[in-house]
Amino acid sequence: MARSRSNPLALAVLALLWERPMHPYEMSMTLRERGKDESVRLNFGSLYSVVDSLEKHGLVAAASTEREGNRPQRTVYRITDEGSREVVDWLSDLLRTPTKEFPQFEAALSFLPLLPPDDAVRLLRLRVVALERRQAALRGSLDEAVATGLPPLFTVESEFEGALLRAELDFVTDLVTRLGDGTYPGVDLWRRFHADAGPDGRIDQTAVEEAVTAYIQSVRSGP
Amino acid sequence: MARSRSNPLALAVLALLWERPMHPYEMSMTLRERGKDESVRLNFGSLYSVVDSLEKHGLVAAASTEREGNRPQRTVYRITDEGSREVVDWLSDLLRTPTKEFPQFEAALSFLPLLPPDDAVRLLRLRVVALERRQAALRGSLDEAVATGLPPLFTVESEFEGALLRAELDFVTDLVTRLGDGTYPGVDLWRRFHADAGPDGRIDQTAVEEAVTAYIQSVRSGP
DNA sequence: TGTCGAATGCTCTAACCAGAATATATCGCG
DNA sequence: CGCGATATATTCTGGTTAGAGCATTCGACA
Repeated sequence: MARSRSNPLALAVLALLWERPMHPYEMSMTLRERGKDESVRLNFGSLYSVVDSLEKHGLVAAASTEREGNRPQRTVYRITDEGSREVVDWLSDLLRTPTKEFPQFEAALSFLPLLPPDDAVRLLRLRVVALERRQAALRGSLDEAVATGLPPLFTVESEFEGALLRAELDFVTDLVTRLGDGTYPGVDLWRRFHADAGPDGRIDQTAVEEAVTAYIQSVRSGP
Repeated sequence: MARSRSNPLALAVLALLWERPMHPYEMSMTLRERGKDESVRLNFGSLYSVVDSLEKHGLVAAASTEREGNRPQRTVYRITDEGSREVVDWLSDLLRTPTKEFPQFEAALSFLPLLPPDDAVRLLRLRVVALERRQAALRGSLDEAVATGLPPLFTVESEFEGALLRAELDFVTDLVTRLGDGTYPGVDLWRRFHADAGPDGRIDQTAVEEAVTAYIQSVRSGP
């Protein structure tokens, strides 16, 4: 009986129906209008199945089916009492308890040493440029929202996105610098085992392991 | 024929097999040992199906099936040439191009005004405490890694996680303060429409819309 | 008046994936 | 030496989801 809470789109649906009854297509359009599709992954396929699942669990209910002109018939849903409780509960949980996320970039950094150091630096420099573009775009849309007079409270999530973006930009900028000038600890080692690679880029793994072990020895016995 | 690249676990598998042939269980253990399960979502069910899918697409191949003692038989995989190309390509893409992510907390912030302001502030304060705990834990495991002598290069992803964590902590701390003392623009409005709510917490949505519209008017005509 | 393309609204399907379930072996402990 | 706990290794299952596909209507334009 317990619903899974895995898809935040369900939260968005509940939050919208908490305001007033809607049919699914209207929900998607409202989310778009308010720019919430930037903070909640929205796609049509998921939307309809999420609504179905909420209905099955009694958190929303079909309020009416109507037909406007000769358009396809559509079902208007409303939130139930249980749904109202659930949305407050879920939202509270999300605010109170940080969730472990797995950003793609973090995964990529995990395997950074697989690439030759110079390639890695070149790619990260390109990332910096791309991040700066995104930052400009975000700032632009925030300014626009403020210009319409919408209180910033209703766009906090974008401010948050901006904060993360800035943090990433600072991090990558610093990383690129230190990888580039070799002051990041381990770059020498990294460079060495990629220099020993064959012409096809293949690396002798035994050599890598030995190099890492040697490094560790030297650090441990060091000062 | 083009593979989807949706699951970073496949990247991890390729990266491991790029080092040396392994069987799935060994992959999972290696990822754990190296702490990469903090940056790539790892679970057994997915692992086996991801490996199957990679095999189907010719990026990895069964190298042998062996049996040690009377343990269940296991299949050792190796990376193919196409797989080597794919891992470099995929990794390069991830480093170069920022991906749009949808953190749960961002979704939650999107619907913040649904909760009564005082509740929201209380919950966010609890989040600050939780974030500080996580920060301490992360710092601990980083110190530990350095203590073994492992070059920081091999744990960059955790440094990144730390940077994001710090950014979130700063953001939430600031947010809580400004929501608490009412200096965040829109809080007055928020407080007003929650004060008008019935005893069951139900809110008159028409009143909200009117209030927001009025606010917008006042801002636009204002200085 | 015919038609082209955009907008409206929903459905279908194949892949994906999380979590549970299964099965055996080994180890420590009284 | 028998018991449960832990480690090894994989398979199963069923819900979830992304993305494409379908069907209709309407406005614009020629």
